[in-house]
Amino acid sequence: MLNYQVAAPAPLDLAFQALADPTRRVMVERLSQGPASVSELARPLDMTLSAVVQHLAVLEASGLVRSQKIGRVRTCRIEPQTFTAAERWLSERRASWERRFDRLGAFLAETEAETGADDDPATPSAAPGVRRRRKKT
Amino acid sequence: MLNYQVAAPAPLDLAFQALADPTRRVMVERLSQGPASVSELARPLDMTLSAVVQHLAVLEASGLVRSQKIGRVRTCRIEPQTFTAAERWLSERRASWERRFDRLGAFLAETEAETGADDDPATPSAAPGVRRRRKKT
DNA sequence: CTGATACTTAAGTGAATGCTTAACTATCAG
DNA sequence: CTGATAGTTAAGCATTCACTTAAGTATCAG
Repeated sequence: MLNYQVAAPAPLDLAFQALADPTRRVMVERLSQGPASVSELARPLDMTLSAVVQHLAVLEASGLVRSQKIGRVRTCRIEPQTFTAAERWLSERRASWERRFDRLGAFLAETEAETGADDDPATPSAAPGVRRRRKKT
Repeated sequence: MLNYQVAAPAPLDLAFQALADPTRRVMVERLSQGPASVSELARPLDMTLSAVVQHLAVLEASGLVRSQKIGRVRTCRIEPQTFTAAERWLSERRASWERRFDRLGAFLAETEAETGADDDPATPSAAPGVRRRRKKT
């Protein structure tokens, strides 16, 4: 069970990072309505073509967008898979706390009927503090 | 219909930016299982408490996490709303291209029956190139 | 009061970002 | 061939980021 975390950029890092920029989200919004060329993506944006190309590079590196060049025109389109990965991460977290709320709800409903308190399922375990230092000796 | 885009950081910028960091995602994963103190969040992380507090500040600024201090312990918990906003943005984009695929599917099914070709609904409109320069004269 | 615990805050640093300008390389139209 | 179009690539630069160390400030236990 190796995780990235050290030195290698996890796919989700790149995806969320790419989506964090408003310019790039505008580009993704445009592409979600259908493929577009680079200059088409650039049209509504208040910056040089060069900057747009750099944003595109970020989107491609993240896997959210794919492109191919035909003649002198590069056509870009959305790559659904990476997109879905980001969506899934979010919904999994939500599932996690919603499960917890359900349990809490059940607990409250139970103690409402017969007042015999147990252990609060939403309370953190509160452990002693041990500090770490980074690898650097 | 004013949008952020200029000078002010849109809520989604902050949310996606916050989620782009693996350390912060670990923190969010922990919190999605229930509230936790700062040192509890720091325990599995290979960095100083100080750094964790700074990550927490980013998460709070993004609205993904909320915290309150009782005595000397700060308890952190997930704030579902902002989370949902990010999820919604993603699913709306997906809805957009899925609608397009449906139309394409319908179009193909139609031309399969009676071969009378029209205009490809997935093809970009290809307009002339006009370059902008940033505000700076 | 005294010492640990649980953060807080400030300053500094190297690397990553989001641009710009400038100079270039392929198409494609005539 | 010639000029416009579409994109590419390389510097350079101001900011922001993700840390670190260092020096606090409130609790709380004894």
